[in-house]
Amino acid sequence: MERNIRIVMIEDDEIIREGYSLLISQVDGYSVVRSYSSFDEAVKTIGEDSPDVILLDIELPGTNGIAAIPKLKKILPSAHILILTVYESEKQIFEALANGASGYLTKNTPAFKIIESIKEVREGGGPMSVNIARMVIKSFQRNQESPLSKRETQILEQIADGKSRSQIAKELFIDLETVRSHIKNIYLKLDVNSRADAIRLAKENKLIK
Amino acid sequence: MERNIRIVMIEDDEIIREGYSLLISQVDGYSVVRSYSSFDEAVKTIGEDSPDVILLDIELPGTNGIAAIPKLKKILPSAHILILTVYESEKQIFEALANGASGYLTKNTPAFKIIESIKEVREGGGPMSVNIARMVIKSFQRNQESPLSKRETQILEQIADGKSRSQIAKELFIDLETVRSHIKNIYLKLDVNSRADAIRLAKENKLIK
DNA sequence: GGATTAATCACCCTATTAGGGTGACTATTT
DNA sequence: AAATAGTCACCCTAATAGGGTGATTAATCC
Repeated sequence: MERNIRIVMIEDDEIIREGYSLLISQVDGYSVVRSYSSFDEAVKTIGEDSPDVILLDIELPGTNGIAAIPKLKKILPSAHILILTVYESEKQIFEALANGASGYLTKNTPAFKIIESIKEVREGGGPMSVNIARMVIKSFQRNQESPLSKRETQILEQIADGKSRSQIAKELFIDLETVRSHIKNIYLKLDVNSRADAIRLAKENKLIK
Repeated sequence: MERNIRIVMIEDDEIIREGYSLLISQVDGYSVVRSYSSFDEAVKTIGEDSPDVILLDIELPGTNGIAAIPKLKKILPSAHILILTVYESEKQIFEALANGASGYLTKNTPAFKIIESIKEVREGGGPMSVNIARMVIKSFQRNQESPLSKRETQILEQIADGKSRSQIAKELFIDLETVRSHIKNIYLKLDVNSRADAIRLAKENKLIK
């Protein structure tokens, strides 16, 4: 017989904590082995809990959930961290994922979906709430109405890769002066006068990756 | 009464095309108004079909699905494009999303999931197959075992933003020489000797965003 | 068919920059 | 005691970035 999936919750709202714990533990194959009201409390003993999946809230007293992710990963490298939160700010989502979260669920997620997500994450999936998935996909999309031509976009991308004019010239088999000319036009169109400003503006407006 | 969701399929395999069309059309509220075996064929009349959602294959004769996305978006800016393919290469996924796809499903997706995804995409979601979601999330995650210190990572990120040493020094309230010293150490650790190489290597190994 | 845009190249200029070398001091962590 | 992180100092020179002000060709647009 397979052993139960061990789950630990870190969530400061007692009602939510108890509610989800109860619901999850009722499902065959899933046990909430322990729950904590903060990361600072969890850090002491979570190692002994040896969880497979950690359900983590973001808005926590003391160390917040995002900062907690890398620390948890250090203690339990193989545990999957599932964010379970009401927050939907883009910045927080991407920070959480960058820090090593394996999924991101918002709190309106019904219990059965959470169970499904725990299963999914253990099987190598990356569960996300629909609204989160939309933001994640949007973050990949480039602006369709760029003021820059293809060549200009290409050159600006190389600049963002830290390449010098002469390097770019070599790689594109064009003259150094042509590269300069393109860069001047890029600066004109973006109304900037330095590499740093051009890159910042282009990234803000998703003109380049 | 609400009108049906209008769906167009572009898919070269006739069996799959007919199969999905039939299945989807049986569901209340969903009509496959037309299907094409290639983009080059679709481009002539798809404007008249006024689809809400386009189910798009990647491996197509002639113009491939990825290249087709921006062209479709131009003809039908408000249509949602859902990729439906067997391909799972990272490069293709990210290119498809960057080009404007609203979701990415692999072909082992059961019919009811496809229906669900069509609904989801119309409601502003970003449906993805579990394996795709995993790759997308993984793409955000940074390397936990970077050889670089926090300060070095921070400075390398600024270099990747196109900033000069003196700009970085100002922003971090440290001396220009200190910035130089950090950069030298970064180059030493990464075994490179230029900004471009450092950025490339750091991005390849996900040391920076 | 005249105008705009894209892409290419040319030559003027100067302050700043990047990268290499070598070394030192302090604080923290191991 | 040794290694790492973070700070600063001064040597050096070739290359770089950014500002002007042009031109030519081809394609695309109305």
